[in-house]
Order: sequence, then C-alpha cells, then structure tokens
Amino acid sequence: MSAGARISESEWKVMEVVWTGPPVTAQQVTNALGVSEGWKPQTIKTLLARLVVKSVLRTEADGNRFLYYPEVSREAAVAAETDSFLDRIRRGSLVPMLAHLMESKRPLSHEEIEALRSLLPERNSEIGGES
Amino acid sequence: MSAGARISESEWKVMEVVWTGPPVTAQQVTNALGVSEGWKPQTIKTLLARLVVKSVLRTEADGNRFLYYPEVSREAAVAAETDSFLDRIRRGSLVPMLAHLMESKRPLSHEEIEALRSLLPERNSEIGGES
DNA sequence: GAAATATGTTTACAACCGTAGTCGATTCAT
DNA sequence: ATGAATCGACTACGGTTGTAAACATATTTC
Repeated sequence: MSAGARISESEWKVMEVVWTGPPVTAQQVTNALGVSEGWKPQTIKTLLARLVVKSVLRTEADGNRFLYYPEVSREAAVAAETDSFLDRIRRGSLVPMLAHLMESKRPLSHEEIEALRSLLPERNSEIGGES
Repeated sequence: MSAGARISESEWKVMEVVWTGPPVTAQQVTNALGVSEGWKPQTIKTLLARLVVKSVLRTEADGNRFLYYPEVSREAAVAAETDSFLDRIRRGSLVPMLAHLMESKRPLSHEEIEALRSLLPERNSEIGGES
C-alpha cells in the first residue's frame, strides 16, 4: 500500500534522524536538527505530523508525547527517490550524471569505489544490450 | 547567472523536448507532449512561461509567436539536479542507490557500462580518502 | 474585411511545502 | 495545588506546482 509517499526536502532531514535510531521523540529530532537547520521546535512538530499523515511515520503514545517509528525503510525511500530522479533526467543523462557525481564534492572512499566496481558486470559477460 | 533555477517535474518534461532541438515553438512542444502527457495546450504554455520567468528558457519573437531557447544546458541542469538529489539522500545511501539504479528497469548498454568503468579510478591509484 | 484560428498574458485554484504562532491539555516543579 | 514548561492539534500565510480557463491580440482564411 501507499507506495507513493513523496518525502519533501525538509522531511528527508527529519527522516534521516528517525532512521538512525527509532523510535525517536520530537525532542530528539529537535536536538539533532533544531540548531543545525535553524528550525523552531514547532517546525519540527509540523514536519513530523505531516510524515505521519503520509504514513511515512507511525506514532505510539508514551505519556503525553509520541514515539515516532518509520513505516518506510530508508532503502525503500532511497529507491523511490532514485526512481523519481531517473524519471526526471530520463536516461540519456545517466552517464554524465554519474560522472558529475564522481568528480564533484564528496570524493568517494576506497570502499565505495570498490563497491561500485563490483556492481559493474564482468568485462565480457553478455548483458541485455540496447536495440 | 542565476545558478539556482529549480526545474519542476513537469517543467523537466518540457525541457527535454527543448533540449533535443532548440529553438522550439510552443506548438512543437505540444505536439511532442500533449498526447503522451495528456496536457492541454494551455498547460504547456504555462510551463513555458514559467521557465522563461525562471530564466531557464529565453524567447525570441518570430511573428506572433515565440521561439524558445534554453538558457541552461542539459548538463548543467542534470548536475544541479544531481547535487540536490545527493543532498537529500545524503551520502550513506550512495552505493545502495547506485546498486538500485543499475538493477532496476533500464538495463545499461555496453557503452554505458564501459563509460562508467572508465570513470572509476585505477585499482591502485591514490585518491582523496575519507576523513 | 470579417470570421476563425493561433498565440501569448492574466487569472484561477487546489495541493503541497517551508516555517511557524496560537491554543488547549498535560505534566513537572515547588 | 498552582504556576511553569511541554506536547500535540489547529491555524496561518506566502511561495511553488499541476493544471487549465478567459481574455486580448495578431494572423490567416474566405
């Protein structure tokens, strides 16, 4: 169900916190992001509430406050976001975009590079070719 | 200038058409997308107008209509979109996301795979390591 | 040259987003 | 217990997006 829960930019920041150690309280998220993002506590409450409405988060009561649990795994969210990204830049740009990705900022670590290399098929294996 | 021109989902579809053969007229875009996207001609006019406001497109008069020219190259747009994408899913998910990217749908062609392989540094070259 | 047609401009309107104030209920501190 | 702090719910408000109708103007057609 509800495969298509779009997560907005600000909501992503909240989700990153939730994913690193669920369940979390609104206060924990505020501690983690309030200062760095310059958000008032109310802003974070609003984002959490919206994520609940979108079924990206689920709550469990704990006294007067809520414990927030992810209903969508990070992997699933990343996969969905990747798909929507690819739908935008539709194919032709895949290689250029990876090129940009590798050059720019964030240099890749050895581990990442090895992981990527292992993703590519063997040099002479037969794979689904283009028409 | 104006590096930060955000292009929305629908606008991307329009831009893909523009990039494939500038300049284009609104009618050409309508012919290319109207049916496939189920958009009324007015919708496309609106999107074009918004792209002009955002300085992603530029117009040149041609009789009673406009010729639309891109002011932003596809490469630049893809780069910007890639950055914003990476800002969202922030790093940890890079390799998983590439894995997902390679598996899913669109199988990569031989050419693409070779291009990607050539992007990865040599097995034992010294590269910027992680902190 | 009047009617039909095509074009861009203005206006619309609901949903979503960023960011938060306010309000009523609850809990904590004294 | 009474006041202070906290919590979630409701409300807000300007901006963006998706989707387009209305309208004014220019051009083509008969």
